[in-house]
Parts: sequence; structure tokens; C-alpha cells
Amino acid sequence: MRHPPKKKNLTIHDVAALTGVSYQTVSRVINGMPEVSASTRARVQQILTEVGFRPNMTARQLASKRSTTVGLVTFATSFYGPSQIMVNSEQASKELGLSFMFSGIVEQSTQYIRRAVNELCAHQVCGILIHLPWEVDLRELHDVCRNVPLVAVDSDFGFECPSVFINQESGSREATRHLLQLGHRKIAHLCGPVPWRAAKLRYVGWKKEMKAARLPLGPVVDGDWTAESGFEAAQKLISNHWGKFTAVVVANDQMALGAIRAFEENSIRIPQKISLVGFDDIPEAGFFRPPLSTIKQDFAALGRLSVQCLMEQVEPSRTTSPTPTIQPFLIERESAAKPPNQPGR
Amino acid sequence: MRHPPKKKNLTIHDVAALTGVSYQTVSRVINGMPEVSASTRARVQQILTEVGFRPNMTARQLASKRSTTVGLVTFATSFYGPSQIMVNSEQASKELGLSFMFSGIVEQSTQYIRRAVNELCAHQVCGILIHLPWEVDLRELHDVCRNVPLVAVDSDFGFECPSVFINQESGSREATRHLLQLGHRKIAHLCGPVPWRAAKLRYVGWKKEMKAARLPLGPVVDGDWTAESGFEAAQKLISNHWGKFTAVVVANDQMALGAIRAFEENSIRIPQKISLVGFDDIPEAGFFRPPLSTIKQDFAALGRLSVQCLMEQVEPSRTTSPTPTIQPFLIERESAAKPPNQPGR
DNA sequence: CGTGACTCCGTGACCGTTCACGTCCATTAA
DNA sequence: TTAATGGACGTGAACGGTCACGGAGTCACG
Repeated sequence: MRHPPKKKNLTIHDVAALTGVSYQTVSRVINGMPEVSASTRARVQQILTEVGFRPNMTARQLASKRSTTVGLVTFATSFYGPSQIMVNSEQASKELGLSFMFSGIVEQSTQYIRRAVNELCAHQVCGILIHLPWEVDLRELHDVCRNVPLVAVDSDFGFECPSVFINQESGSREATRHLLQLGHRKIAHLCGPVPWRAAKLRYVGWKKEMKAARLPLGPVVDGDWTAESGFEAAQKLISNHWGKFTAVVVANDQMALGAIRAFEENSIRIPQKISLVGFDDIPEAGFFRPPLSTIKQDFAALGRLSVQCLMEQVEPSRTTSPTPTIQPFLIERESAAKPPNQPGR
Repeated sequence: MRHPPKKKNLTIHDVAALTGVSYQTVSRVINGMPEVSASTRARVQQILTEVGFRPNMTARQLASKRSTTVGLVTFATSFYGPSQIMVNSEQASKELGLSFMFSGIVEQSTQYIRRAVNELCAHQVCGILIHLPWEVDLRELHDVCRNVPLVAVDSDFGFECPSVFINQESGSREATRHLLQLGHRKIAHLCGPVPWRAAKLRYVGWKKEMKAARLPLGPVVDGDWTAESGFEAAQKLISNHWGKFTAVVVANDQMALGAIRAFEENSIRIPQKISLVGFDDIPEAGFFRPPLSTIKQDFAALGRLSVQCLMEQVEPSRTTSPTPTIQPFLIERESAAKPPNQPGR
């Protein structure tokens, strides 16, 4: 930070001098204001492109007290969901002509979260998208945001907050329903790590669907999203609960992958003996053995809705739309079939 | 963008008024300058934390003509490599106290690239990390960057440019060597999409290692990184080149996954009949069937080196270190074994 | 010919910081 | 005593834009 200042960049004044008008006029053509004659506008425009003028966004933000960059804070970017959210909300921002700042947090503590939000606010983002996979009480966050709008992306904090959700519960119900429709009656659940909101909701979805079908809940074991944990969980299922399930709703695709391996190592064929449905539809899912039936979430839509919701906050022009929710849907492949000893439904 | 200005944020002047000193003094304690007495420093500090003061970065950047945010432009963030680069360079930036702006490009044309770089420059980033998987002539990029330093992250543009690389070629040679050491003599290559630099270099690595072993090149087919293309490529290998290879070096793990499936569908056992080595070590690789031997790249190190290299550019204080290169290494699992009909080497 | 309205454009202040000075006071050396 | 030194702080001017004015023309109309 201790080094000579950079070479000068071109400013609005330079352009003004080059064209022979005042800096204000240049500003006007840059911002497309009407009160400029066609001829001078053309002349200024000409010089503008000729010298490749590029407005200094920091100066503009400072002067106008407006901003066109959105911020995102996320946790656990190494997982599929968070990284998808990151990529897609950037894309959506770009489509609306907004820039994008990102701040990841390495550990889910309020301290780190505060820090990330603070950083983004210091840079005068116009609003913040925040995705935290765990449920966490973040009431205090309003203090640090002050007047910077916040949108929760598939997250739940301790307070009322504009949000956009993926309906995890409904997705999980759909997975369960699929199995039910195939004729399964004893369905286990391979659960994600409990503090995660998505894990909990997917568990609830499975439970509710089973209840709705007036069926007893099958065994539940849990993992930590990784394939390895899925492997171990399936082992447990086999050794502790064998006979008590003919299908399993798995909370994500990676654990499903691990589970598939565990079943295979025990010479349990899928889907002939046990059916499996995953969640996420990661790109590899179609090439597992067998190809995994799974629940797909439309992250592109999530990204779009998120920034849209944020911009509604920033600029509360029209009626605020209700909190949008995205419905995940089933991708049917080959890991789920009719249960054994039962010719059909 | 047409809406009432926000409520006022606290400024350095407010803090000054609250403490009863001049704004300059406040600035001084914020920046840790020495010429402040211990007592006033303490008083200011107190108020600072009390009101939760947060300096306006845009104003600071404007005034100081310095910046502490790094920019990244990437393509194809849906792939493993690019998304890893994104996440890890953000992490590395944060560790150095730098903020992070991101701009993805949806299509690899110079126009889009220019636009992304321009956007970042307009926001006065202190430097730009750029990762483009294709080789592309970007000489003109110096114009648009002007005096903003650029670092190529595992990328090759048409001009001399500070860079940090992953030694793709050496990684691929290692994969090939592993197969060679196991006793394979006829080794095929499943190549990535040709315009990609990584695809080309991995191809070259395989070729060179084969040449070095004085062996003829096995068949080459190519895919597009997806599991699906890997599946198709392996089909071609089987139908057009059967008998001409006992092992295949696959350019990434996803294609390897597809290939595994193709072999399986043709009842060709891996690794008993055909050995396979992948590239990337995606989190799922260890749970393929069989677990995939593959080449791992340390993206965390890449991220760290990238921003480090960038900061050396920004602040050319000490001797510039040579372009750093990361060595990928083999993760040995079970998809590669001795060739059939050959008890060992 | 004066008046208003409208079009086009320039001026000065300001946004929240940093930077280069300048000032004041106390201490020390001559 | 006086000048020089230096520590602690304040002042004014940037930085590159935007915003709210205001002024100079031009035209139509009374």
C-alpha cells in the first residue's frame, strides 16, 4: 500500500477539454440526459469512444450516493449448492447491468458473517445477497447493514427478511412420492448434517410425505453431504436396519453415490433390491451406476429471482411481489424401480 | 436507478465532532499513523467502535488513488476448474485483506472479455486475475487495462504476461508414467475439447511421455469434458480401436466417469481389462466404481500464488519471483492396475 | 419590442476520504 | 534568552464524478 500513485486515467474533464464543452455536458451525454443537442452529443460521443473513456465508478458512487454493485456472502463454496448460487447470481447481476462483489466466509460464526457484510457495505454495494446453509440467529445483522437492503437466498435468519427460497421440503416430498408411487412402503432416509437448513427440510419433507401416506417412518441415518459419509451411512443402514426398508431417500447426490457403492460392495443390486433417489442433480448424476434418479433445483432461476428481489428492495417502485419460491422437480433415471416381491401397484 | 438518495452514513467528520478533534486526526487513527498522542487515539478509537464506524471505501479509493480489491474474470464457471479458481482466489484475497470483485463471461469472445475487464477497471480494482481456458490472442487487452496489472491464471494469451501455471503437461505425463510403470505399453488418450489449453497440454504430456518411453502412440479420441462425451468417446474407442490399447489416460474425471460406464456396459472390467487414469480429483472420484486414480491439482495454492503474483505487480517492491508453477500429483486408487496377460514388470 | 417559455449549456458546491502543508506549543541546545 | 527541533494537531485542496442551479440564446406571441 505504500507506493507511488498510479498514472492518471482520463477524466470527464479531459474529454471536455478535447471536445471544447464543459465537463457537465460530457457527464450529460455519458448518462444519456436529454438536454444536449444532437450535434454536440455526437461530437462528445465520438471523443468518448475514441479515447476509450471509462467512468470512474468509485467517484460516481461517491457523488451520486447510488451504487450498481451487488454483494454476495456465502459459506462453504466448495459444495455444489453454494457454488451454484455464487455463479448464477453473478450471471443474473450482469444481465441487469450490475457488478458483483463476493465475500466468502470460512467459518459460520456471527463474527465472520458480520465481517463479510461489513466489508461489502464499506464498498457501498447497493444490496447484499446472503446465503447461509445453517439456521442462525442474525437479528443483529440489521445493525451492521444499516440501510443496505439484505436478501436471504434460501436461508433463514431469526428475523423477517425478504427472501427467495427453493422449496426443499416439497422437493423431498416429491422424491418420496416417486418411491411411494413405485410401490415402496418401507422407505429410509439418508439425512444431511442436521444443522443445515436444507438437510432438515429434506428430512421433514420425507417425513410428511410418509405421514400423508399413513405409513410408518423408515430408519434414518445421517451423513455430512460427502460421498464418504453416504458410504458409511449406507453401511449402517445395511447392518442395523436390514429388512426395514426397500428404498431410501438420500439428501444429496454425493451421499447417494457413496451409498450406491456401499450397497454394491454388499452385493445389493440397485434398483432391483433397493431403490434410491438423490437430491441436486449434479452433472455426474446421470453417469452413476445406475444413473441416479434425483431432484433438480433450478439455480439459474434462483439467481435471477434473488437479484430481482434485491433490486425491488433497493428501488421500491412498484408493488413488492410475494416471496418467490422455486419448485424443485424429479429427474427420473434408473436408480428407483418397483420394490422386489411386488409385481406393481 | 431513479430513486431518492439513501440515508446518510456516518462519516469521519461525524466521528471528529463526537470526539472533539479534527477529521484529519480521525483519519490518522483509522490509518494507524504515528503522529497522534496515545490519549486522543484512545478516545477516537473508543467512539469509532462505539458508533461502528465503517470507512467509505469508494471515497478512500478516490482520494488515495489506491485500491484494495482484486478482480477476477473467468469463463465457464460451471466446470470444476474455473469454479475452484474462483473460490480459492477469493479466499486468498481475503487472507491478504483484499476485497474481491468477480466478472464471469458467458461466451469466450474478445468482446465479452474486453467488457468484463473494462467493468473491473471502471471499479478501480488494483489488479485483475484472468483465467481463460482457451488460448486466445489478447494482445489488445493491454489497451483496455491501461495501467491496471494483469495476471494470467493458468492461461496463455498472445503476449508476455505475469502468470501462474499448473503444470498440466507434467500432470499428464505423471498419469501416463503411472500406467507405464504398471506395465502398459499400449495407452490411449481421451482428450478434452481441443481449443482448451488444458486439453492440449494434457494431450502433449501423454504424447511426450509415450515418446520418451519409445512407444507408439495409442489411439486418441476426444470429448468435451462432460461425462456424456466421455461415454461416447469410450464407445468409439471400443468399436474402432479395440485391441490397440490396454489403458487410457483421460483428460478429466467426468469424462473418466462416462468412460467407466461405457466400458461397463460392454462388460469390460476395470482395471482388470482396461486401466484408467483421470485428471482433477473431483470430490466424487474416490467413489466411482472403481475408485478413480487421478491427478490432483492444488487449487488453493494456485489461488494463493495468483493473488501473490498480482500484488507483486501492484507493488513491485522486492525482486520479482519467477513465474510460479504448481505440480499436480497422482492420487492412486483402483482404476489402474497391471495389464492383462502380463504378470508384472 | 418586451415577455415568457424552452433548449442548450456552464458554474459552484458537494460526496467522504487522503495528502501536503501549516500552525501551535513544548522541549532542548546554543 | 533565543533559535531550532519536533510532536500533535488542524486547514485547504485535491480525487472524479453528480446535482441543483442559473444564464445565454432562440422562438412565438401579445
